[in-house]
Amino acid sequence: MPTAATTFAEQRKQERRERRKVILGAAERVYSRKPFEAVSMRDIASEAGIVVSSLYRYFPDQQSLFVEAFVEGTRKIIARVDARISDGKITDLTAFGLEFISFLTENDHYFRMMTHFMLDGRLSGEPLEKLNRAARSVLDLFERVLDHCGAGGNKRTLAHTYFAALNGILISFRNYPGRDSAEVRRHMKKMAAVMAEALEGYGRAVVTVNGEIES
Amino acid sequence: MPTAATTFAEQRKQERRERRKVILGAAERVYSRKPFEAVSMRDIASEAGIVVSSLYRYFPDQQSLFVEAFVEGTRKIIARVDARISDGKITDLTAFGLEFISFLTENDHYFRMMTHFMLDGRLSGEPLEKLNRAARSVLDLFERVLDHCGAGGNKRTLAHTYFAALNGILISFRNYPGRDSAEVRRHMKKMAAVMAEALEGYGRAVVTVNGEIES
DNA sequence: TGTACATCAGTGAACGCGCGTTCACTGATGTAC
DNA sequence: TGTACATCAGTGAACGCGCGTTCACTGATGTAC
Repeated sequence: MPTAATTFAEQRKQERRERRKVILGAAERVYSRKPFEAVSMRDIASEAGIVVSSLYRYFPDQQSLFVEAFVEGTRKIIARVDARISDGKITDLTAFGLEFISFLTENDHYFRMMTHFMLDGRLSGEPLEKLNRAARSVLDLFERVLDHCGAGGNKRTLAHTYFAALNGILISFRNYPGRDSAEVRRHMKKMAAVMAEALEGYGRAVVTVNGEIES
Repeated sequence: MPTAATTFAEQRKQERRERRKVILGAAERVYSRKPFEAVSMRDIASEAGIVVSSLYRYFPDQQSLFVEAFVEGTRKIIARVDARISDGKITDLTAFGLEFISFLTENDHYFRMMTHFMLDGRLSGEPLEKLNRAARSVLDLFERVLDHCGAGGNKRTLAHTYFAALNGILISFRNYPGRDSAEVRRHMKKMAAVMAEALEGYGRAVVTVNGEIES
């Protein structure tokens, strides 16, 4: 009897988790259609096929829902890059940069959410913690990639710099006036490649100099 | 008599322009206090010491006021960098990058406005034109600096890449969790320096290679 | 097998709020004759 | 010098709107005895 009860209760919890995922999926679809600040709880509810008050059965407030939808995105990009590394398709910084740019132009809403959180600074409490953990895991990904690609120099600094540079490319040129999206992507990838080569060259130079001095 | 009339009318117009500037100054102060999306017309009016409906005597709508406040910022940074160049205080990419980072961390609201416009894409009509002109003038500044610093390679691409990289540094690390603002600035400047040296190295390498092949 | 009770997903209406913008107005200043 | 008129900065109240969130509810499902 207690076993059966546990199973039933477990199933209920499982179903609840599934429904949360349905909501997060709906949220994601809405975010990919309109600017972050323009997305309302009513939009998400109606995309999920429920009424707005029902959302509050699953998320305490808007902020928590937003953050969770975004964290989902960081999980996806990390999984995707790790898969490409396992496949042997990412062996240098350039390939990695192109993958990063591709993911975030295909999933533009994640990028918009990320920049929103980077800019805003009004988050607090547990959602903020969650967000910081996600941010750290992305930076860890960059360090892992630098290791994998055998970059030299101060890896943490290089990881941060490359991360910043790629974000900068995305934000600075995504709405480049008078160019269609294919041109924009080509331009971005060009810059990402320049960035990667410049940093690889820099890493080697630093290693050489340090090598002579230190060992 | 017509001369006198013209003078009076001129004076009126002049005074009107002054009042517009007062409003823009007030707007700027409000922007520097709270996030872009949180700034309302009522906030700006009350900072300027007038009632909200009066704003509409000077600006047709919120968007136009926002854009004009931002364009003012681009003028300032261009003037500042040009002055430093004339002073001989900017002779390499690193010095320029540090100046750029300094200006935009000291005037954080301009940076937040810029990224907002880069992300949003809901602007249209004349305000959008105005904004694009301002963006172009900033990119022109970067090209001018690259020329001045004698960078090699494809100047337009390098200018875009450095611009993107500096923006990326600002947006990625401005809210770095668990660090105070002095540490954040040091970290940003470190990355800007890495970026600048990497790109200078890259520019030289490209020039050398091209030099051997082409001339 | 039947009955009383607990849980909980989902509903629909309502809350208070702040927003951008409009409009008819007042009053001061300058113009025309 | 005096009077009628035009201009225009600034006012204050109101407009309609959409927002996040709350709350009392219905109805289905499972539990206890």
